[in-house]
Amino acid sequence: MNIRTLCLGVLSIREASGYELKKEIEDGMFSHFIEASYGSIYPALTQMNAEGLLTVRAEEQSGRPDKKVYAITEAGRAALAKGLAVVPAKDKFKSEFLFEMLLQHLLSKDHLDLAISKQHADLSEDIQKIDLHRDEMGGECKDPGSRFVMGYGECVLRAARNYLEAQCPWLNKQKLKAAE
Amino acid sequence: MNIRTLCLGVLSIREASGYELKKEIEDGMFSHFIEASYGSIYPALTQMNAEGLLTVRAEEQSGRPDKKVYAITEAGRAALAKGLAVVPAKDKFKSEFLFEMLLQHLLSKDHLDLAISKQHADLSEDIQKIDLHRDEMGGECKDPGSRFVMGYGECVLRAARNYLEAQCPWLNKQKLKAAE
DNA sequence: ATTGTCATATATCGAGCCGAAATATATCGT
DNA sequence: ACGATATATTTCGGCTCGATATATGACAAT
Repeated sequence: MNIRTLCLGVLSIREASGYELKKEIEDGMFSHFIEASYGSIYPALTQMNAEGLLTVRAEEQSGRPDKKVYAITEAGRAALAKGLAVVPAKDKFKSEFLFEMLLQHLLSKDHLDLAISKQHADLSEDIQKIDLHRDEMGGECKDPGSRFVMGYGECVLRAARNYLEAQCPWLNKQKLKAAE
Repeated sequence: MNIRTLCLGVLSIREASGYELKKEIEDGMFSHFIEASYGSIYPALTQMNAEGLLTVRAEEQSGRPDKKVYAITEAGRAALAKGLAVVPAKDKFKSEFLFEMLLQHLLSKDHLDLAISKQHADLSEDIQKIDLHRDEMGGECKDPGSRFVMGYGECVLRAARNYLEAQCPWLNKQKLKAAE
């Protein structure tokens, strides 16, 4: 699964500019399990437009540079279907935090505690983001895809945070302090 | 955190050839949170050897190509400490499975079921790998780093698998079938 | 007033890394 | 005898990241 398929996937939901696409991937529903940079998004859009998988519509805006809004074509939907037809690759999980934890005997206690509380904050932030997404969609989210992904994400993140708090009880004291 | 620091981290535990390093990263304790390819490991070793962070010892073996066993030097340990001193980057989680689940309305039921049961198998395999690592180290593993990492991994993987099984009850029937 | 920084918006490029192939050989199963 | 598997290293095209450059309006701070 490459950047092209990712862009097509987002554009199959709604048309968007490269900038909006990046924001959707960074902050939206997709953010929980994928990443992409401008350096790969913009060339992919230009290329797919040339291939007829997308159409462009330049939207003029007062002052700001023209926004190029891309929309998926029928050929684009076909390419997306093809891209989704392959068996998904195995999940990839990259954690510098766990690398440091494994080599913790080489670190100072200060650095270790800092890494742990940062990890805890990162997990909490991601959990909050999912809760926010849920709220935005209102009480009962009708899309089964979104529901499944949010449930999966929250479940995994909470398990990680619970483990951290169980292993490092001082995190809870810090948490109470922050809540004051 | 780059490949260099990763290699130094593994070599700080035991000396190894490029091939053994790859295996350790692929199958060993590190496999749960990091990846690396030959294409990055070998050049990194050559480079770090030239810089004096490592020493090489060519181990002749009957028939097989000479094994180049790398060992970390004092300068290497210093470089590792420097590499570990930076605050760890946020965890990155990349899942084509969740991408497909989010766009499930574009997929056939067959393909969806296949993706789900593959995900379930992948998770089970990773859980088993951790259990195996735990067994290899004997009853109570003395290294706190390994204990923490195995606990974290197992906890997260089990949470994911439980969620999957709760959302897709037919997985349990399949499981029972496989156990017969 | 002016300085800074944030948000919108696109493009480009070097550096890093992956994934695959090429090469070589010994062992084990069929 | 043959293919598969495991050991072991090297190389390289191609993809992606991360940083930087460019342009502008809004808004807050100094």
